Amino acid sequence: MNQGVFKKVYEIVHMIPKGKVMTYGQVADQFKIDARVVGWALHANRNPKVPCHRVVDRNGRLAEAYAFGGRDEQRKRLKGERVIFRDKNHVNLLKCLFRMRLHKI
DNA sequence: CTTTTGACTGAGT
DNA sequence: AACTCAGCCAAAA
Repeated sequence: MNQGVFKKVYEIVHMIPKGKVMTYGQVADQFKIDARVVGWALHANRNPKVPCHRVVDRNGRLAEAYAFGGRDEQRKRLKGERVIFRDKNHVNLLKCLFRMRLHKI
């Protein structure tokens, strides 16, 4: 029944729509786990079909240690999805934050 | 087998 | 306002 937490994180991240982002805390809250675990999961993730570039910190800041070419690659992908940027490294959470309805679908 | 180490966040000092 | 601390999973060495 209970799979690894990392796997669940990947599933949540995978359902973030194009042009939207979620924070680590939000994803973590879906499972009542720590935000750090989300970060660990994404760091460990090497699966290209998981849109990990759509996960940012609570300030909208991009990950410094983004695993696929750094935050520059992350920013590039987000811009390609029409995500609004506040600064070079911060997305506009008010416009692009994805609010998930419930724990599971 | 044990230890280390990472993409975070909110509360307390 | 800046800093510390606690929370807690999985893979690699």
